[in-house]
Amino acid sequence: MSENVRSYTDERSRRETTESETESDSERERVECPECGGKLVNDSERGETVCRDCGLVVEEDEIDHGPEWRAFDSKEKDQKSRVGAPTTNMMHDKGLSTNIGWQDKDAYGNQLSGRQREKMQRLRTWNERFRTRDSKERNLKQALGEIDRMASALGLPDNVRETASVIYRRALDEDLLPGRSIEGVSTSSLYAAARQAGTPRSLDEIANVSRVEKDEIARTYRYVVRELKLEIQPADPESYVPRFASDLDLSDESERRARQLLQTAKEEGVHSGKSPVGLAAAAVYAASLLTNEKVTQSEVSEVANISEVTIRNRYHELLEAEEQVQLN
DNA sequence: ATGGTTTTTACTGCGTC
DNA sequence: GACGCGGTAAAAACCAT
Repeated sequence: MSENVRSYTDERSRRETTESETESDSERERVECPECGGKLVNDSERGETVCRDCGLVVEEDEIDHGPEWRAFDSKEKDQKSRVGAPTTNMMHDKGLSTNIGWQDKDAYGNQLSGRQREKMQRLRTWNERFRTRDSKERNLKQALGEIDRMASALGLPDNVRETASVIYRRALDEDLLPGRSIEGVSTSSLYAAARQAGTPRSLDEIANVSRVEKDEIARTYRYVVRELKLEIQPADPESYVPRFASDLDLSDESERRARQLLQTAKEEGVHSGKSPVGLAAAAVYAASLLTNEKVTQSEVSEVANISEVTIRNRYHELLEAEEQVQLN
């Protein structure tokens, strides 16, 4: 097994453990700065743990500590919930709402008069109406919480969350939910929103913070896009560049070169059919060569989640395209 | 389902520090 | 000898049909 692959999987499992840790709410007990031994301060607003003395950022991109009411399964729910009657998950509203019996009998078991029967029927109808409206509200609430959680885990700005919520609402209104999970649809909404906003996240990144499998996200995403007739162009490779560049601590100059490479590639039409992420990664790598700020292929492949081979193939093409343009 | 294309995986060889 | 890089064949994933 190659070195690259091993560190790849290490990275993966590391991420998973931190996530589950946060979910089970167990706080990391790290109080001393590894650099200077100073005291660590948790800046939850920016999602960082910072050393007060030397300013070292120990941990970034923490998953935000969402509202307390979020619970993923019944076990967790029992632990977190503090109030209310015992509930059942069998009903959409956990059996907490009022139900009006169907037997047309009063509390003593006597038949109701015709007039009373009619009245009860009307009440049943209305009660049902409010109840389903209620269930949509709940549904929405949960979905929005989910969207918020994932968005902050991915460092996506507010406007993306807004868009995601709008998409989700539409999906809900058009009855796209039945047969699909709330998580799946909210994840897809977020994915779509991120792409629409020009700050795309790859399917893998999304899948990492979501509770549903990649396949399902992709499937649901396609479905939602089709049904809502969302118009989403393939992601622009350039939109990945800033993130990769900053992850690798590259200069603005390199970032500019990377952009430029991608643009000439676009003009030359080299890019069609290739994965945008791969292109972006290759451009960043090539740019780092051109500006002598060398980063290794494996470093780029790490932050971009793209294989080194792909980076190699793409960056040759990019440089070739660049040369062609130079000659003309 | 199928076939064509792209990406990944796994492995090998070469040069350099 | 480990590391970065290049290349290749075969498998896997992806996409349109």
